[in-house]
Amino acid sequence: MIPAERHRAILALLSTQEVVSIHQLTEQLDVSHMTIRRDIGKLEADGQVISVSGGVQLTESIHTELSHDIKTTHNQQEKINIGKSAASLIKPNMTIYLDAGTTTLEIAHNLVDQDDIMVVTNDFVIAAFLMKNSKCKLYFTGGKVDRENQSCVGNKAAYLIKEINMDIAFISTSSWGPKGLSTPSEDKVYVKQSIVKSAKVNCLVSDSSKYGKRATFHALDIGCFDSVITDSSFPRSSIKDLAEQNVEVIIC
Amino acid sequence: MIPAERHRAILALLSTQEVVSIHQLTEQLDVSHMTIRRDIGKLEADGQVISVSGGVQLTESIHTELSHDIKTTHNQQEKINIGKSAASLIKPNMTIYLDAGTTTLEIAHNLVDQDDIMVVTNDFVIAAFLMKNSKCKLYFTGGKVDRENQSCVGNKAAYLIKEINMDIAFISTSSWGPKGLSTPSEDKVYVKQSIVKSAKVNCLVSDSSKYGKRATFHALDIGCFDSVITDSSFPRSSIKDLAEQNVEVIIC
DNA sequence: GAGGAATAGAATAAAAATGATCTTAATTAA
DNA sequence: TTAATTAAGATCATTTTTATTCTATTCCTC
Repeated sequence: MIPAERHRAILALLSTQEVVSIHQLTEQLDVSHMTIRRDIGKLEADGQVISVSGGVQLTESIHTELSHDIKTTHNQQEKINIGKSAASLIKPNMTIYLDAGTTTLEIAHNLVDQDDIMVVTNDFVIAAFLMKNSKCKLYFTGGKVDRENQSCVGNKAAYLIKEINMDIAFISTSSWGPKGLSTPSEDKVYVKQSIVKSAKVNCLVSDSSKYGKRATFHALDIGCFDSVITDSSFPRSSIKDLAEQNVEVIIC
Repeated sequence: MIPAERHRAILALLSTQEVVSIHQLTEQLDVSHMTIRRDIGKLEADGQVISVSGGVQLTESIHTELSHDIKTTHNQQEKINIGKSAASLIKPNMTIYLDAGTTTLEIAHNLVDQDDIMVVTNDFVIAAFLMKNSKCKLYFTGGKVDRENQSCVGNKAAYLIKEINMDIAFISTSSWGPKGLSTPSEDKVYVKQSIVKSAKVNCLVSDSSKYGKRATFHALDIGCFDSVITDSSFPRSSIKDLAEQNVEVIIC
């Protein structure tokens, strides 16, 4: 591995991790700590990173400004697995939709090498990540800015979704059950309902901890989905319920 | 395999990989490292690649990474002044538009305490800043993502602009003159033309270094603007020209 | 087929990158 | 407080990379 490759690897890691320790880098890149230090020194001289005690972090940019703070650490491994599994459904030249959320962000992490796809999203963090780390065609929905979720919602967001025919949509949620998805805000309902109309295939991505929860507004029936990707803690008994409504459950 | 074929092969690999090591190239092309080095030397002389220790990189990648950073530091003081001056035009309860650019970002910096206004923008950096640092109502245009400018462009972006009636729009540009604004990409033309139709008052914010420059696509006549905010290096003689077209020039 | 230019590879020396080892500083635990 | 742990930097032998030069080969042109 040549120096330039390492520099990129460091930046790539930072784009998913906020801070990376020198120890982690020596293991991952299999070089001595001195080499890592020298790499960091160069990147810092370029203004691309700033070194902190024991590691590095990205310089201020929309990347660091946009961070799904606490959420990112919750059920992280499940989300990573779901993201990987979802990404495997994406074929060359597809147009895909990534709904706002940290699980869908994990899907995005798996798309850095797919430069022949087109991605539509309403999530600022996903957009920022793909803007920097991928070469895919990228569309952002726009609309009313939802600060809490760092995304765009409302009927204005729904407009652009309606204008684009998607091959597959990955929809996230913070609460769902055998009857369908619910959300705490009406503005998200418009978005989710538009998505299922625009996409040929609809896939729900959600870790099992959100199953059984309910929020104020009903957004979508579970029958809208072709498949659900979730983790192994999902109750076995519920798989049948979903199968009855022609929803395939993918456990990973 | 003749040299020209190898050159193309190297560029092809780079288009998928960003960095390619000399070792990888010697294996892939089955020639000695010296031959690869000479190939790289030619490509580098042509400005198509840059050689790094142990391999080559595309020049383009560095370009795009630097473009935004360079812009932020260029004529910074002028931009800060223009931003302050522009912000003074904003009254409570107004709906304003901030066009993509670093000068308009300076306007945003002056808006952190104005929580009674509504801001519409197509710039990801501005959106990220206001999302975090202000409490104003915020709308994002959406549309095709322009990586270089970290913004949204195209007719999809223009759509949302048309849907919102704005009290004042602050439009930026990288090239303008007595005849009007021009841009290097057609996609931005749609956006700018939609803005002037949707806004009651249009204000051009641009430091004087951009005056006299011209890009491929004509976007707007200078007569579209009610005022121009620029710095003290703006040529005095041109103030009259603009006044004849009912454009007020504000120097700061 | 001779002559000459362009190209490729080998040998070598210089320069740069790397890793091991050690020293020093900062932090934490006892 | 001291001892232990962790991080940072310095130095130098070793390895890798780079640049230069020279030689052999190919491919034209005449």
